[in-house]
Amino acid sequence: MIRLNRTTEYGLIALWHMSRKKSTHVNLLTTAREISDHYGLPFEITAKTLQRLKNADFIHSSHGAKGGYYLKKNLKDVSFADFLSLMEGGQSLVICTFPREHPEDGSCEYRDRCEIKSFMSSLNQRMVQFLANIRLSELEEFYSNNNGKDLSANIPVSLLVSQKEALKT
Amino acid sequence: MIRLNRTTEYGLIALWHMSRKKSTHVNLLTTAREISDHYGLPFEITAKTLQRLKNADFIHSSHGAKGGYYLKKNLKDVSFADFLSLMEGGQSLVICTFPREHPEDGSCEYRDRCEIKSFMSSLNQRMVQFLANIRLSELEEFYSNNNGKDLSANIPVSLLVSQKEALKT
DNA sequence: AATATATACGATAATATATGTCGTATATAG
DNA sequence: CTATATACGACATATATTATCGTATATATT
Repeated sequence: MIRLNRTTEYGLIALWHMSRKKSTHVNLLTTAREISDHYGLPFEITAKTLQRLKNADFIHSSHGAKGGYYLKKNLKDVSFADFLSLMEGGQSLVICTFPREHPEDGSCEYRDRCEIKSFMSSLNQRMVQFLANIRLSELEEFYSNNNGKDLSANIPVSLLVSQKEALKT
Repeated sequence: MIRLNRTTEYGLIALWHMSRKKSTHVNLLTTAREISDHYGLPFEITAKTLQRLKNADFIHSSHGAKGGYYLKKNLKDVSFADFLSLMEGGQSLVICTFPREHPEDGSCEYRDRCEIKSFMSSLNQRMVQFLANIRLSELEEFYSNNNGKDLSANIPVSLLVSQKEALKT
């Protein structure tokens, strides 16, 4: 079954969280602990997911006490294909449609005699296009799902620091 | 990464094989051994894949010596979504988009606090639509890939039986 | 300086899924 | 009666995902 990895879901939840927070014009920093607590996600994986998003320049990080993350990229500029490539690797329905990761021609043991390569290539191309046409900014259309919950509810007062202040360091 | 199962690939290859054979108007029966030999696929899995296609009424089977399979359904009537549902189960990017397999509301442990459910639901719906718009008859557009290879090359003469004859039983 | 908090990240363990194999039963042609 | 082929459950292996652990580094506060 075509199913996303959990880390991909965690990443989307984290982006949703930070994006919504940004939209409130209360530009607070978000910590890994805040997200894992708020949504009940495993802390370690949430932290690593955020580090991954940071390395891809989706978010900005600041170290130490009162450190944390905030959304850096405009989600309008990120396609779901981009995001998936970051979280799970590039889209490739079958081994032979991903030459970059498998430069050797013989990566698929059936390649020589396979006769559906062209079909698969065409199909894969269209799927990538489909995913590339979806912007992560679509997440913003679903802010209403929050049902009025206050995202800052379980944030300790000590963390109420603006991005401007965080940027000083 | 969004990747198809091997059994799905085997199934596509098998359908391609039988469809192309049918198109030559030499309505031969195809055995599991013929396909596994011709494409170098593992016999047992190929056989099970064909049994699965048979149970879903995609192909017809006849038992015993000179037995085998032939394509029954018109591939124009089968969407890639249908085929995937058969081979890998229905499309569901995340747990909560597949209520039929998970009727209990709490199947996803994060469901209660998750706030991207609507986004995921929308995304999943569009993906299913995308897959439903693809017909398996597209395989036929790629018959030329065969590069002139003769599909009956490695079929023993004893198997040169027409469908009509196979239907007698 | 010492402490608490937070990111960074490699290594490894636990779990789940996918893939492949084996054994046996049944059907049919010759 | 034998060879061939489908049918299918049970099991073994391999791979990938998911989670955890340990340690290092950075920074604000006291």
